[in-house]
Amino acid sequence: MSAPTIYDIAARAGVGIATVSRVINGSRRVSDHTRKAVQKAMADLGFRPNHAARRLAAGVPNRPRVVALMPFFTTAFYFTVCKALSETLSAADMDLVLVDVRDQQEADRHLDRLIAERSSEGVVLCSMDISDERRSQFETLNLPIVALDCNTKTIPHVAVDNVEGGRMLSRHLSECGSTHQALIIGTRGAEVFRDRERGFREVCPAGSRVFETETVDIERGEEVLEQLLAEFPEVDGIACAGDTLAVGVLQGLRKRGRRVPEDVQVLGFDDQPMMDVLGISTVHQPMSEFGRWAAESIIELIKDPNATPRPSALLDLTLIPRQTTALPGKVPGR
Amino acid sequence: MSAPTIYDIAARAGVGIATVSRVINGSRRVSDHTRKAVQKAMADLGFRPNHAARRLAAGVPNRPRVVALMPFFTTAFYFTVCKALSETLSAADMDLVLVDVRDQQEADRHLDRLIAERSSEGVVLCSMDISDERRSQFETLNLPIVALDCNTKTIPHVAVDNVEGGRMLSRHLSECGSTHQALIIGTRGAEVFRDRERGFREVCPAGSRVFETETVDIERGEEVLEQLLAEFPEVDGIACAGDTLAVGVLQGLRKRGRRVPEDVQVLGFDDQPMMDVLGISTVHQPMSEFGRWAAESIIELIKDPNATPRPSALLDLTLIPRQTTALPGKVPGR
DNA sequence: CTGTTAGCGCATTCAT
DNA sequence: ATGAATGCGCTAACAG
Repeated sequence: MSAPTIYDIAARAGVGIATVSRVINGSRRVSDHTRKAVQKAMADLGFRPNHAARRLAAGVPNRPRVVALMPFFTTAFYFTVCKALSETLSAADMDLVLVDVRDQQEADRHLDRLIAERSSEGVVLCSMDISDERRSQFETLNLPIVALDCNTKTIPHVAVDNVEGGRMLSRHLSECGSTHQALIIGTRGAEVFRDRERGFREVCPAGSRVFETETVDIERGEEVLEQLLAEFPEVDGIACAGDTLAVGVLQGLRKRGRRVPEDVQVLGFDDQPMMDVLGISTVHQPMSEFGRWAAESIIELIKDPNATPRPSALLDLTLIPRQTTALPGKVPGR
Repeated sequence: MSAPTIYDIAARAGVGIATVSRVINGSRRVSDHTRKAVQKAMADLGFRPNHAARRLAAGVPNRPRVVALMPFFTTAFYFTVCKALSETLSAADMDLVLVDVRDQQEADRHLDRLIAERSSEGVVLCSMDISDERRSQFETLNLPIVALDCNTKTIPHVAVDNVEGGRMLSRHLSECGSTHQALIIGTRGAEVFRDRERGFREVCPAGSRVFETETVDIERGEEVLEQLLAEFPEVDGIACAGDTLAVGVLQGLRKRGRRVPEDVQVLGFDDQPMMDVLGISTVHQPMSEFGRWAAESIIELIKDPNATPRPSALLDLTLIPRQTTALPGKVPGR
């Protein structure tokens, strides 16, 4: 059986629908007695007013909603993205609906739902791509969609060149005198990591090694470090394809009495909040710009469904040297 | 004039509304010619399909939305809260819409809107209270509302005892041997800071000082430190009513060559992410529990509007000693 | 105080 | 391929 409506309530309470509507809306023009009766009927039937109907009948304006699918909890990277998204969207009087997505499967589930429900005016994909087939679903529905931190061919996006990012990692390490380099990446299931690995391999010294880890967090950083040190004891430069890993590596190194950057240099990726305070050298990603670009694009698309989407943007990555790497001459005795 | 409907489009394009509906939904049973005409009409009039009407007509189920009002960007405290909120809500198949709120005025604006639009099934207030009058608006609308990190009398909430938190700050500093204590708080406009100040003053040594800052960030921490050092040079223990301030203070202290904790001890509040890595002693707030409790409560209330809200919860604060404070005997020479 | 009625904007048969 | 009619669940006059 489907959800009860005010007609069901009215019938059960022996009143008219207007009365039901009145108690729902807290009108005081209802006798205490009938109010109780209606409330009881609602409780009995587990009544919940239909949102869409209320809005439609009340004639309230449509506040556009954009839903953002994001692997929200993996790293603080998304905190900054989120911030920019929210600010830009709210300035345009739109709502931000956050959907936490852990894997492709979950993403697809939500995408299906979004298409079926048509419950949003736009969607922002964070660090994930979609199939061409799905892309065309959005196309025919005229439902705007953009991506951030993802180099997809099918939808408007803002991204960085992660292959170049990988190169930057190794180059900086080399400039700092490292000759035995290691790279730690997250799952190769993610394109960003594959790209960074590729770039790294292109320019790294012979004999360099790459390590993969499924999850990206501080603990895993320490664990991978242990393995890395065992298999590759001569390492003198560790690049991490994520700041969180770098933090773990740094901690592990210090526990083992290895000096940073004298014995081993450490380099992160993202430039998440607090990395400056921690003094971790890293490759800065334009997180706020990601969020802002995506929000602005989707806003334009929503406001004018026939507008041509702004061309995809490729933003710059910047290497930020701090205390965990040392350019020649910067550290005494090196 | 109000927003154009499919009737307007139909009239302008010289077709029936069914046809308009077809092109909106990407049906292929429309001739190319009429499709173009309709699309042009839509573009000309800036047509945007009405959400509520689509859902109502399509009979899609009501996916409950809960909107969270939060001072989202002030600190990473809210990132963790957000995480828990989102996880719990999504497990219950509800959407989380995030609304960034900077001040009371903005909060009221959104609250008014929420009430007028009835656009959500529940609302979560983060670190903010509402007037009794407004509370009764929610009451009569039967719109569930809960609060987190706020000790309000009028709505179900989860919170901590910030007065006790303030005491913990001073007590720990005292235990660590500090006799000239300072407290840095955010704006007294926020109750949490007033409470922490009150607790601190209750137990702090005579001659202790309290400093207020409007905004809470790292830079401000450094700035306030400067002022503090100038006015209160004999200080040997600085408590901050927020980790972010503590980070700034710590940086400032190190720049000035003051040793921590030997010369001056530093204590934060919140236990935000990365504080463990930074080794900052702090008072741990149960951020995830805040989020989970609020989400679970609101879910219950939404699922059964006639349920009695779960009783408000007062969670424990925990002092976490790390490297910026030192219990007697923990630091050589102290 | 309460019931009747007429839309809200759109998707959807059912005709044509 | 396209149009007319019906109803989604509810609110808001308008009567009584």
